[in-house]
Amino acid sequence: MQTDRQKEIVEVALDLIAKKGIQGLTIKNLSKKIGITEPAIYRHYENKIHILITILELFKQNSHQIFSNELSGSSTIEKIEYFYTKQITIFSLKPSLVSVVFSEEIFRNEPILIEKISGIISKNNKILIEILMNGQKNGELRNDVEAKYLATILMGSLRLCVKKWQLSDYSFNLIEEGNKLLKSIKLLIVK
Amino acid sequence: MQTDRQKEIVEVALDLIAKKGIQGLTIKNLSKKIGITEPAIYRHYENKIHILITILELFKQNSHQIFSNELSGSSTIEKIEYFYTKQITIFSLKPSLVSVVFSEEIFRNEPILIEKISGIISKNNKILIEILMNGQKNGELRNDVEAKYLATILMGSLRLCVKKWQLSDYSFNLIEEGNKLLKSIKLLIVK
Amino acid sequence: MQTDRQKEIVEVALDLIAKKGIQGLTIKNLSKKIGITEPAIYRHYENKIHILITILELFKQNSHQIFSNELSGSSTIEKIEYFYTKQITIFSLKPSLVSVVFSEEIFRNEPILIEKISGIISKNNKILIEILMNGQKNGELRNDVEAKYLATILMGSLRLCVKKWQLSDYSFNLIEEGNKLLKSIKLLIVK
Amino acid sequence: MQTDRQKEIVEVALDLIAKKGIQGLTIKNLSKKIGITEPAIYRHYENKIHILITILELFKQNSHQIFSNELSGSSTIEKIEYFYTKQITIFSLKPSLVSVVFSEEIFRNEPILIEKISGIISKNNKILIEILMNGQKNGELRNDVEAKYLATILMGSLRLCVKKWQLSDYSFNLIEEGNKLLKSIKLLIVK
DNA sequence: AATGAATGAGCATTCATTCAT
DNA sequence: TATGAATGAATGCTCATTCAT
Repeated sequence: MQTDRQKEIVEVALDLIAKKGIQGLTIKNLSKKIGITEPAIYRHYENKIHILITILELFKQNSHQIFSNELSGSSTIEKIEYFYTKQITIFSLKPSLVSVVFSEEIFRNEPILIEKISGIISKNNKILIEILMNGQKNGELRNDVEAKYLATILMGSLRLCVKKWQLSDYSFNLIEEGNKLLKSIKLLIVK
Repeated sequence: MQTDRQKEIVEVALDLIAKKGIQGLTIKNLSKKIGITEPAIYRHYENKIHILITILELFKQNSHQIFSNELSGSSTIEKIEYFYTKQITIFSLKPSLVSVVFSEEIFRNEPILIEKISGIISKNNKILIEILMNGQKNGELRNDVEAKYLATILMGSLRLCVKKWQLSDYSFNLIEEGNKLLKSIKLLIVK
Repeated sequence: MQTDRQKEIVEVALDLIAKKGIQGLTIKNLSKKIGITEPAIYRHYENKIHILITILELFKQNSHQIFSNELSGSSTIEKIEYFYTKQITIFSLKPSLVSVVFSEEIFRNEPILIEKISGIISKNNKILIEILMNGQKNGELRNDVEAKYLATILMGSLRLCVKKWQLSDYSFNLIEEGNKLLKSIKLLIVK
Repeated sequence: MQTDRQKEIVEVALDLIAKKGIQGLTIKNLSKKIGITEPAIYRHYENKIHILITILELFKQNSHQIFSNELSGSSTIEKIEYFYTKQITIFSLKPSLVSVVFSEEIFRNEPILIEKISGIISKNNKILIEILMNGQKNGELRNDVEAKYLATILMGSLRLCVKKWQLSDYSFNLIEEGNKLLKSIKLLIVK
């Protein structure tokens, strides 16, 4: 569905955002890094916003994958573990995603982008809450705390952990720290 | 230390960032909103970066205030409560701060800004950890979880809660939700 | 002489000019509307100018037809009537021609186009003058007014009438109005 | 109301349009010819469209002046003479106006410009018709021809005369020819 | 303390056209 | 007969900043 060039453009765009922030994503930078001229970009994407939309789409698919049903038979704890380790692995492999996925600020300019990212985030939130409620119902998780807030705690911790990693210039091992954080959270939320 | 005009500039800058994101903070927008000409801005701040530095300084003072010693005699739980409610109150009163305080992405362009914000965040983190460790030592908090991770959980949850509020276009009552979240967290971390 | 594709290109080009003005005639718009790619246009026309030349050629043939000799036996008045009604009918059927035929401004960029259109206009003018002089000689038309100015009056009125029609977004019946104008002019110029 | 620089910009814009057509009016050409940089233009006009709007405004004032009441006591014929000679003198002095005033095609891109020019033209038309009707009422002009068509004839002839002058590269004396045309028209329309 | 005028660098985007396939 | 990929040149416009007044 995506041509090689399109994939390359998105790839390089992610890289630029990761390295210089959203202000670093210019058509000029993009084309220079790819080795083509600026107008050539427009053969592959209608405009800059469509590149960002594609990035968000990528993120959406990523999220869906994380919340996929392949774990339908697993316990809630297993699901949470999967959710955590999966995300941490993705960021570990592709640090450039951090800037995009946990920095909604980036998409503030275009209403179409704001809407898209809001949708993704709220949907992910809903799925996570459902998983947690299920865990509470079947006695895996403590139920003196509303699932809604458990979700905020889970997701918020993960986000901050990854963000700190980015701000530290990736100076610590994210997978290691992420696992330790996960372990801590598990201790807090299991019954 | 700051003139009235300087305060006004920072105020309006915060507002612009809140409303249109960092890309909305231009000297033109700034001066137009204040009602002076663009060069006039430079009478009060050397350049745009110094405006952002002042904003970060403001944030820093805010943080210090939050972690102030005025609570030196209080219990850990009281300190955490103070920390949470204080921040939530601040954002509630001045939503424009959210974009700035929890969107480090904004300061990505200038190394000097990155350094500054990293410093603030890591210092805040250290203070929070210290408070939490103290709570563990004197038996107020559970100590099967490293204070470091408790800090990430506390701070991360707060951040995400506020961020969701912002993304929802401030559509729910932040103070109410923040208090519920705080209550949930307390349940999780007290011994 | 012209392939089907060439005819289609000219047709669509006329349509684009009519709808969006000369600035709407771009190779991209052209190819999109036809349903081929941009380079494909160049299989059929050497370049954009040659498309415009073809359009002018079309206009030229149109004019010749209008001033054709098929009316060689007719009276001057009949010739003028034919000239008027013919043109008005053409525009009525193909409004897109108005922008092209009465908007020499369009061809201002290329000297080759300016020359071509100047030639056409001055030739048409000569023929019209000849017809009018003939009418004066044989007593059909008043001869207290130089044929040259009669020609300007005839042609100028027609142009403005059609132009008004276009500017009004084709909101009145051109044929009707054109006929009334013709009637008025006849009253003025016959002896 | 207009600064010197603004006047200069409009002046040069008119010149550019006259010499190279509307496509010659670019911010780059404009600034180069004035001797400032491109962004400097934007200190004086919000954008390109506003320059064109100013040109149309100029044209509008010009027209109003032509149809001014200073001739309120004059005969219809005198008014028409004034109208003709005035316009011809203006174009004679400032040939660059021709491209703008009689080439509505130029403004086809922006709806705001189309509307403006349509308004000007139709208003001028109304005033002219009124003058002519008056002349018919008081017996100065023949009244076997509707004033509406007399207006088209008058205005259309003038337009074409001026247009021919422009297309001929200003090779004949416009004032002389214009006067002869006027004389011819007077012969046709007086009672 | 402020303004009017300007600038160099940059931006996203469009244009007619070319070339290998 | 067409396409996919690309290009050089241009376009309107914005940005942070400067400077003389």
